Amino acid sequence: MSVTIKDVAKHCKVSSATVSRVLNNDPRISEKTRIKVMKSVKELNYRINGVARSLKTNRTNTVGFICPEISNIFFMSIAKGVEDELKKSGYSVIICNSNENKEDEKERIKLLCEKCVDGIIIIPSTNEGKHFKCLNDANIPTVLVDRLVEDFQSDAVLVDNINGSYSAVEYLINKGFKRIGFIGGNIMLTSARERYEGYLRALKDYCIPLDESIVKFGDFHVESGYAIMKDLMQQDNPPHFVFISNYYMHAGATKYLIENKYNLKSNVLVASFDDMELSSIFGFSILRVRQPMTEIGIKAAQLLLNRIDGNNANYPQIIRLKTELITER
Amino acid sequence: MSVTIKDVAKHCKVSSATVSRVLNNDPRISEKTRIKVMKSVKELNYRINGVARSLKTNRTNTVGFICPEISNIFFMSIAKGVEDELKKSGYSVIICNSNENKEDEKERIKLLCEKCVDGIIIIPSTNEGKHFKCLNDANIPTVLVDRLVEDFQSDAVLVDNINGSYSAVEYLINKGFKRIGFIGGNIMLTSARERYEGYLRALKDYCIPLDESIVKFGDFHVESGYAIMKDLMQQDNPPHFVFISNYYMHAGATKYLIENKYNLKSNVLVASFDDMELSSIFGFSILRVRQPMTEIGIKAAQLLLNRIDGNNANYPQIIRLKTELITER
DNA sequence: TTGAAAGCGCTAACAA
DNA sequence: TTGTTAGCGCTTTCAA
Repeated sequence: MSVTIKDVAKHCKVSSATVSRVLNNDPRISEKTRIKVMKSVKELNYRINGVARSLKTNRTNTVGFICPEISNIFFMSIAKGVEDELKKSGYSVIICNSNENKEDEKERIKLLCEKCVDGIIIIPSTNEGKHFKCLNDANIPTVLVDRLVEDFQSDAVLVDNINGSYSAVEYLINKGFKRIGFIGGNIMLTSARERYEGYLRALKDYCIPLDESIVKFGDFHVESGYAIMKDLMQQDNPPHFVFISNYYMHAGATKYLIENKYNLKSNVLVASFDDMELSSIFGFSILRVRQPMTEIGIKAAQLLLNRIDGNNANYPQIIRLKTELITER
Repeated sequence: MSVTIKDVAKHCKVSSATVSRVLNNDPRISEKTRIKVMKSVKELNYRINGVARSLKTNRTNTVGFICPEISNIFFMSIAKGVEDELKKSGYSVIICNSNENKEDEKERIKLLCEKCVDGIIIIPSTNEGKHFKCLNDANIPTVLVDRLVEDFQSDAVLVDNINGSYSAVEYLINKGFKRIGFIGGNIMLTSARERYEGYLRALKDYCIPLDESIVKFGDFHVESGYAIMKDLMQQDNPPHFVFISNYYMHAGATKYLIENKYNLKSNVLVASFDDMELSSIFGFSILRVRQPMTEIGIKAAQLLLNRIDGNNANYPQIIRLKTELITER
């Protein structure tokens, strides 16, 4: 069928071990042999069979990346960082969609185990982590990203959500806003919880009482942002300022406001977590908390590579990246 | 190290062949044995080693997906369809970023070949396809998506770009707009070229002379859309209507208009190719040409699976999916 | 219905 | 510096 190392060996009259050594840049091989072998490799159009190599070496140079949703620009910006960083070390990444549900997540993990990936990066879809434990049993290094889970300890790369929303809310307070509404994500997720926590702390530190009527939680999706903003605006005494916990809810909330002819420069003001490529284009939030998404992916990849290489210092290690405040104009 | 099929065999006192048969649902195995084996599998917490299996079967159940950019919502919406469809058949997908450049693309192809993927889906980064030919040599089924290339024939899934922009421009003409500007993508890409072609045909069919001063080409990116819209608007006689060739250029163009206080409901009107989740939220285009992105991915996956299964009918097969006209309100 | 054994293509220990 | 050879974990042919 296809050309094997043996064919190459025969072709240039050396042993297959020698060919293998040349292919793997083994230093103790003569220049003459190397050239001869490479010539045959070219002539026969030989390609390494990575599967056979993996079976022998117990390394696949492949990493799994599981996220709740593939067509989500936030997750994919992280994935981009991961891919970029891993490819430098010759790794490729299998991307899996957990569909925001635990069962799928479980299945994908099983699949990746069978594929013998060298490591896994997961953006968990829920706050449960029991089903991650098999990764420990299988000895597959794992890095959690964006969120932590219960019942499972591991390396993780997160952002400083608390101080992210704290600093945003603080900024707003200093601008003179006192009554700031809050649209949160699913409070089961650590990221959502932490962003709320930052909001609370800022209010507290500035002695602003919490008005629970203008604090609502949803699920990080467009529809949810829309519904909650509607809910808020239809109250007797709607807030004039709202802090929204992520990009998609921000979009949904904005949709509601535009549809209902609110003036987004005076009538209702909005700030949000996340700053995407398109956030600035539709200048409807005066303030955004930027997460370094690619950076998150890069850090996760680096941490994982480290573990794959057997460096087990400081396990479990949690990296918290700082957010950045983006103000409009 | 880890549990192998032999361990299981020993544990329940059968041969490894029998264990293998059970794991592969071979029918000619007694119920009694099956149960016994599965019990051992559970007890030993055995997991199939996919690498060894792949070496033997010459199938990896893995497909490569190469696209110009990972953090691009259009490409990733296609990837989502691909992943979804492939996972039904037990495949997983390695996602690669070609970084919109031919060299990276070439490298990724080489990598995927070495990984022995069963097939590859590519959204080409340029109009060149010479470097795809090795896929034929390696006997790896390939499906092109979104764009065709020169010097390489293969199955492909595209949308009907010509009629997509034709029908949009026609709609506008029927609405009474005569002087319609055009912002195009890189004309080397078939998708960009076809969208321009549709524009031209519509003008021609309605006897509207082409005004080249309001036709500009860029590269499908935000910045490009911004720059071109600026260029158009700074002309002596700027168009009152502009048709834009994709989502990102549309976003960039809108950015320019908003920054410069154009009224997007009366002053300058805009229509565009692509209709994304967020397109409707910022209601600044009165008309959009929706591509069925997930569908594209699904079709590409189906076509590929077909080829992987050895069905070589109608090669090369080109599937053109229809677009849909979305009007605002 | 089950088992024995060969071998997929590669790497690496050992020998020369 | 190079060759011989065992074996990674699985599937599958052939035999029983």
